[in-house]
Amino acid sequence: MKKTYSEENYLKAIYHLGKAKHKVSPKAIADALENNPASVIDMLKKLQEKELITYDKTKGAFLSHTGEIAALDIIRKHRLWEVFLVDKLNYGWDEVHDIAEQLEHIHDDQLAKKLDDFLGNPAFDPHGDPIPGSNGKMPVYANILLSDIAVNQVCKVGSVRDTSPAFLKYLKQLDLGLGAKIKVLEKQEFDNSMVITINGGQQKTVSNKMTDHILVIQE
Amino acid sequence: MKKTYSEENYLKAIYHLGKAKHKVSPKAIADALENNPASVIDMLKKLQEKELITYDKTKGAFLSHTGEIAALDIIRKHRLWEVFLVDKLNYGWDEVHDIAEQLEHIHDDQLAKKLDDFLGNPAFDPHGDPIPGSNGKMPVYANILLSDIAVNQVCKVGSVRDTSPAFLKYLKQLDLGLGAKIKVLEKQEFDNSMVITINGGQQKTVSNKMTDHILVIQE
DNA sequence: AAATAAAATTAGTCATAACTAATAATTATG
DNA sequence: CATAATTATTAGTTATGACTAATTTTATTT
Repeated sequence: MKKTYSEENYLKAIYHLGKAKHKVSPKAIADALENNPASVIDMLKKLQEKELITYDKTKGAFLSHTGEIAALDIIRKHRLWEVFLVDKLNYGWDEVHDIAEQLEHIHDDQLAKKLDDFLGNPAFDPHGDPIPGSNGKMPVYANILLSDIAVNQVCKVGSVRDTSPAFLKYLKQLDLGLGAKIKVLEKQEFDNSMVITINGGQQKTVSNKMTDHILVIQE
Repeated sequence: MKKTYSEENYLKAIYHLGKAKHKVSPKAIADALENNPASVIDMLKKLQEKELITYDKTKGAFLSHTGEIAALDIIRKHRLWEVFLVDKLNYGWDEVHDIAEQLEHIHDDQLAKKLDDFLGNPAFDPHGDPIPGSNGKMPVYANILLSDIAVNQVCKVGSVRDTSPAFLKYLKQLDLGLGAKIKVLEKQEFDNSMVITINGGQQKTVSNKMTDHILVIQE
């Protein structure tokens, strides 16, 4: 059963929202896709008819088994293309999201595998997110939010939970790349902002909005 | 001015038909795109409003300057992606057309140049067709049809004028690849079929339909 | 619990790009 | 040259996937 460009984007959004443990409501999907809740309802009906999701007013949307396989396949292709763009074409990691967003929809039975092999079967994309395997399973790595790290603890950046250019640009400005070592010096109770050092550099203050979007591995 | 997937396909088809010196009629375009003449007329109106083409009932469609630049840009991307698929991902030259047909529509300002550099600035795609430059100009090479080669002349395959899987499969079967040396032994006046040898191998008889789709360089 | 706010839903519209069927214009052929 | 065949064109329809506006349902406050 072939899926349209649009259907694939919905499946991907539902997967990501579901994983973030949000209730996958029409509003949430509309926000993620930057469109209208009315449009979302229409599409949820279509996806349900195709048995790619189940949708219940109170519980929200859930991917069916077939739906999850399809979502992971798209995410796999997205992340493989990101690796290609950064490793082979020398794009910056903050530039590749929109292009991968287009490339992920290229359909061909052999493409993902051939690309995967060409890239040396990478485990992570340039943002540190794990690349689902050809078996349709997402590998799991224990990551916790930077905002949950206690004062005086040290950790390193494992991945980021946002791909907006504004966010990535800010990361670059802070020199906060993948693997950067972070020490938490202070935590403000009022707004949860943090004072940290990055790779032993100057002290920087970062907001809770920031630290909620960075996943780290504890030392 | 951004173009839709569909508009790009029409521009490409109009370019190719125009180059083949056919009258670029709605019927011809409909045949090339495997759709309906009525649909073509609708689109020709849209393209004319956007000043990408001119269309005249008796003379047919012609690309405007902007239209030709756009067409060559798509063809450039198509052919670069074909090189990528064959050289880097180890696809066969007969397998890449449909994938490149999708990849050519990826939009990004830097992509074609970065891909071009990564591939080592190739001059030809895997079918032997020249790759337009970033200046929007198509390089010209003197090629003539195999059907125009005289008896006892020798030539080599420069490129092919058909990308259908059936045609490419037949070429493979004949071991008739790019650069293959062809000697014309006989020419049948009745149906223009030819008896040839390929790379000094066995004698083969090929139809005029075949020899009209193979461009060769004379020795 | 009533009032208010937010979210979900329905109904109707629009743009894109295809289609079919009917008609007009052209080109070919007897 | 008249008729047949082929093309071009118009009109009307369909599917996809978005939209707005109005309404209903659910949540949150006071």
